[in-house]
Amino acid sequence: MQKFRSTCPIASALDLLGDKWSLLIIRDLAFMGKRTYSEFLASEEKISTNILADRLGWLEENGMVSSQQDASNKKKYNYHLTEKGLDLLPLLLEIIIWSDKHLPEHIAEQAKFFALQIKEDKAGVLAYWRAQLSQ
Amino acid sequence: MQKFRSTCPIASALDLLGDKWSLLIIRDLAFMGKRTYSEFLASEEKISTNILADRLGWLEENGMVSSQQDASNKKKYNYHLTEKGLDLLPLLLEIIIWSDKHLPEHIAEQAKFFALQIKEDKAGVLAYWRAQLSQ
DNA sequence: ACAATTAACTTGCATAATGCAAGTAATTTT
DNA sequence: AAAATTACTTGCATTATGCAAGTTAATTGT
Repeated sequence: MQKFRSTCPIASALDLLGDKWSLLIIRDLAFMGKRTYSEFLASEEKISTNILADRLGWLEENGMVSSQQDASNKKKYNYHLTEKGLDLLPLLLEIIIWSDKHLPEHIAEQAKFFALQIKEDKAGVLAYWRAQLSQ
Repeated sequence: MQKFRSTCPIASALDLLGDKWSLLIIRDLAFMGKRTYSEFLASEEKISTNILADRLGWLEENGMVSSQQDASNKKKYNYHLTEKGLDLLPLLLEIIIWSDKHLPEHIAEQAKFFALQIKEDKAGVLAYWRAQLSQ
């Protein structure tokens, strides 16, 4: 029933984001330009429809994501990262650096290129994506 | 059956660490000076014994943690972060910064102080803990 | 205008992950 | 030698996730 297990910042972040899907939705919003339910659904990891609906609701309830009805198509909802969601970018970049270093045989070439850019200029990459995603 | 859902670095890291407990064990090893099963068990989040045994095995199998029998007490096993585990420190620091900023009413005072230090000198904090934990 | 399609879900049920309480086995301490 | 410690395992309950099908409202195609 309680949302948080403790007052530890790491445990608390995990209570909000520590499942197999939430950060992938954040990734899709951050780096893949995805905005809608059906776009998230089409990601290669193949999230199920009920879990996606549940996670979008959870992320919105907890202020990491916001949604608004599409202006030109009333049945579409566009999701965006809030400031709280955008502030997960540094964390995502660190994950990419870690996976690039420790799972090199496994990850995609494209990801390695991204990791290289991050290692060369983390602040620059961060600024670029923040600008991209703001507004 | 498959370990990884995709070749995405974020999805892959989540496949290894994306549960409610693994990163807390890493935290205990990194910042709390904990080394043994019963010390992890005593953490305030109250992990169950079977889950703890399972996660320690998983983290060791996947090279993030190593264990060795205690020299002076044969029934004790001391766990340590490997290089792969140590390289999660930057990620942990980013999580702390995020929680400090976005869950301020929830996290402990002590964590806020730690977050402040990280914000003032991230590289320094990182270097300090790496030195602390190496060897 | 009407039928087909799209978009965003919900529902019901199966499987897998987690949680809880108790038990075990090998030391180590008293 | 008995009691306590340490690191687990086992069995079962609960919760989370996964899968397939169905629903509702809006939109597009003819």
